[in-house]
Amino acid sequence: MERDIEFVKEIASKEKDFSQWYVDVVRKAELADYTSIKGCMVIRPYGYGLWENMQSGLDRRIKETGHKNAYFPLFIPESLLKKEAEHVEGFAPEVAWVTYGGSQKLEERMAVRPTSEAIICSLYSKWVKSWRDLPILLNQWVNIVRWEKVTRLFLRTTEFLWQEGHTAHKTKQEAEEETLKILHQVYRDYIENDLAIPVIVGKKTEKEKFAGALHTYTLEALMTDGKVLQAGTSHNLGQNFAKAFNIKYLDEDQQEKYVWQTSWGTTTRLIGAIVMVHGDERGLKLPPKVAPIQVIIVPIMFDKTKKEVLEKAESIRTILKRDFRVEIDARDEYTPGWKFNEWEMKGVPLRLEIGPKDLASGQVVLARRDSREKMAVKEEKLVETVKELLDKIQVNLLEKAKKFLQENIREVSDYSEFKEVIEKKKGLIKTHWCGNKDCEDKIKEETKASIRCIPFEQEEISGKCIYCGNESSTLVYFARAY
RNA sequence: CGGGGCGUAGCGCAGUUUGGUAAGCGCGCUUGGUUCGGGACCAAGAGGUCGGAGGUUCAAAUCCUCUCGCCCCGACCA
Repeated sequence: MERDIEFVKEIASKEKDFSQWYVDVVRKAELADYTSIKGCMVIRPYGYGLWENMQSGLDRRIKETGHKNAYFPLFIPESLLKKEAEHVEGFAPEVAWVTYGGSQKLEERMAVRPTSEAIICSLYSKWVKSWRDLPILLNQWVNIVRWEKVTRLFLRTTEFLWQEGHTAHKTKQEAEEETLKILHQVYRDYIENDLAIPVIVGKKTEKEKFAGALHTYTLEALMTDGKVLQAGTSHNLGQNFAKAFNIKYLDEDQQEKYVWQTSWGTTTRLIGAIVMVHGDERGLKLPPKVAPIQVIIVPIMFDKTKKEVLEKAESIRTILKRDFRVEIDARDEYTPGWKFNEWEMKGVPLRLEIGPKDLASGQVVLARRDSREKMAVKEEKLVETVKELLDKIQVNLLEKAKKFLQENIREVSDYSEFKEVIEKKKGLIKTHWCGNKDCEDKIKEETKASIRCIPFEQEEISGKCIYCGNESSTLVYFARAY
């Protein structure tokens, strides 16, 4: 079992070259591949299966909290996009424009949606007349185009998939509650429980907030290379868009009022997070709840016993299929050892080995991807054991990631120490910030670390700004980010 | 978009300095056979015009120009 280190030669060392390791894992595990279109990747069946499972967990939560799915146009006329000034400004550099329809030049060019606030707001203004029309709670699963200069598989591509929720409410209070509900009840619950990724939640600074929002809440996840990835955002749009798009209703008190809005999104980027949070030298480790294959059955096929073993494998599959996503790898051309490595690289949580010896003793062998532990299990206990193990793996992945996160949050109060920690240890730094954008900018400039969020849990202690030394009552997390 | 690196068979690479029977290696792939409890072995095969375009030359993977893409580091973002 120790000599299998050599297998890893197919993927770069995670320790030595994290970026290359990431690309290797994504490609060798067949999650995605490059295409001949600049900045655009293809999500392969295995990766898309993962995305579908991720979608279903999140979609369920979105619906449970009262939202419905809809679909809005891909194209957004320039005039609409321009209505909210801060919003356009924020997205202008990365908008792809359609200027021709067939051979005819368009009167007005159209943006390929970089996000859908503009188009959706234009419709909300039609739909909302009375306080009885509110709230509007919609979500859509769509593709998005942002003309990025630098791309990385899943983390930043020209086209990507996401869900974006857009809601309109009567009161400021209600919109704020919605924003927080999405953050905690939907996103945090989903990311921690389904993806096994612990997050730090909080508010973005003015500098980092969404273009056009009142304020933005965020979920930040720590990757195992010490960099932080924004896992999702939930924006309180206030009345900025309502005013720009004229979304008004007649309230019970006979007054015409602007609605209060929110928007929120998560993307296929989360797939990258799963890779970078759970993966190891041997490849992917998928959380059981979203793994396209939860149990892979590898029959050990000796000539004389092949038939019986395959039959048994098939009957086991039939039993497990009722509760789990399970497949058999009965390919003749690969040896069991090859398959073990292959499926481990692809992150399948549990492997079930069945050979003549097992047949004779009425058992199978189960091997965990997370701990690489192997155990024999009696057939009659199989279903409950598999269930138990998958649950354990799910928990274990989260616990491990939590531990890593905790170990990599450091409280620092001295700027030179700050610089050293960011440079050498990476991870998150918890410290005080005076609230001044100049300090924020300078720190970013000098250390490449940005304020990831202002956590909700503000301790009662005051301190001094890490940069300027002025009194501060705001605790923040700094980190280098993807 | 700035700095650096790289594009030769599906993947990983050699060949480029010194243009000329070097289109070559390993893995993978195909066929047949033996195998199968942690990346099996034997035999026989298929496959590239050297990222693309243009140029220099008797002759270009090799020299020149332009161009496209990818990776890394920065600025921007989910």
